[in-house]
Amino acid sequence: MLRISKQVDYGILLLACCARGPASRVHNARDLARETGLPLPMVGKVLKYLAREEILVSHRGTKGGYSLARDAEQISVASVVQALEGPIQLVDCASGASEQMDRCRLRGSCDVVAPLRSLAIAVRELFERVTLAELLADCDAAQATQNEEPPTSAADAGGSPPATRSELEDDH
Amino acid sequence: MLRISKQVDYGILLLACCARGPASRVHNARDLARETGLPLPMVGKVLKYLAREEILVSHRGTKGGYSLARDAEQISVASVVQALEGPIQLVDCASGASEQMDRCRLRGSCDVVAPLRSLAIAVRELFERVTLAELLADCDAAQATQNEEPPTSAADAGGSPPATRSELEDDH
DNA sequence: TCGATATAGTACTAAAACAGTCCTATATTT
DNA sequence: AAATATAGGACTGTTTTAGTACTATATCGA
Repeated sequence: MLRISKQVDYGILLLACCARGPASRVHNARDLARETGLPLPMVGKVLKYLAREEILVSHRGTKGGYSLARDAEQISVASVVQALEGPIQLVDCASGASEQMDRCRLRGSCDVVAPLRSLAIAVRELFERVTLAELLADCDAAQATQNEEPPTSAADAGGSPPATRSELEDDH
Repeated sequence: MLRISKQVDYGILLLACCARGPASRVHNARDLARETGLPLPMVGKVLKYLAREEILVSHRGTKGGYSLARDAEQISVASVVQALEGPIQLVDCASGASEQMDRCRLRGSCDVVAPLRSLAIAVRELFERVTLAELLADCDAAQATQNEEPPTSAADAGGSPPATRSELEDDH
C-alpha cells in the first residue's frame, strides 16, 4: 500500500513541533517526546537520523537539543523520507546498484525495471516539491476550519468523501 | 523507501506478458511462469488477485487461462497496486477507517494526518495517470536503444546518472 | 458422462523488515 | 567535576511479506 514507515511519520511530526515558534529555538528530545506523546527512545532515534542528514542541527550538553537546520520552506518531504528510510525507490533491483540487481531473481529477463525507475523518479519529484512548510500550512488550515475538509495544497481531486469500500478495507 | 511489494512487481511483469500480442489471447499460469521465470504458485496467486479485481478475466478448464479485461491503455498502475496490496495510502491512520484511527498511538494529538492524506492522494493520482501501455512503451524503447538511458515518459529530471552515494546505499 | 486441465479460495510457514529499547561514549554547560 | 544531552551502536519482539500447499469448482473434449 505504498506506505511510509512510522519513523518518517514521527519525523514529520517532530519537525512540525520544531517549526512552530522561532526557528532558532532549541528543542530537546525529552520535551519533544512529552509534546508529541511518542516514546522517548524512539524520538531520540529519529532526531539522530534527522541531525545526521543535516535537516536538524544538534547542540550537545546542558540546554542542548535540536533546531531546524534551515527554514521549513527549504525542507522537502523527500529529504525527510530519505533521511529516515533511505532513497525513494519502488524496487530494490532498480536502484542502480549492481549488487541489488544480481540478487534479483529475474536479472536479465526482467524488462520492466527501466519504467519502474522512471515512475520512482516521478514519485521522488512529487515528494521533493512538497515542503514541510506546506504541510504545516495544511495543518493550520485544517485546525481553523475544524472537521471541514482540509484545503489541500497538493493537487486534490475527487477524494473528498473517500468512504468507498476499497479505501476502507485493507486486508489481504 | 516507499517500495511496492514483490507481488505488484510480478503483477506488472505478468500483465506485460499478457499485453504483448493480441489482447484476446489467453495465457495460462504455467506458461506465464515459464515465460517470466517466476515460481508457478506465486504466479497463480498474483493472477488470481488480478482477476478478482477485474484487471484480467479468467477462463477455466482445458485451454483456459487469463486475458486482459481491457486494453493496456485503460489499465492504470494504480489499479494494479490496489489489486495486489490494497488502497494506496501512506499511513494507516489516515485511511478514514475509524478502527485504524483508534489504533494510532497519537489519536487526537496528531495534526499531520490531514496533510499526509492529501499527499497520499497526490501519489495515487500519479499512479492513476500512468497506464500499463505507457510502461510497456518505455520497455520497448529501452530495448531498442539497448543499454542507453531509457527515455522516460513520466517527467524525468536530473536523475540520469544516479550514482550518488545516497542512491546506492540503502542500509540503516 | 468421465477425465484432464485450469482457475478459485484459503490456510499455512519461513524469512525479512520494522518498531522499539537499551547501553556506552562523547561533548557542553555550570 | 557533575549534570545534561546527543552520538552511535547492538539488540529484541512483532508484524509484514514472500512463497507454498491443498481442496473445491468450472470447462473442455473425447
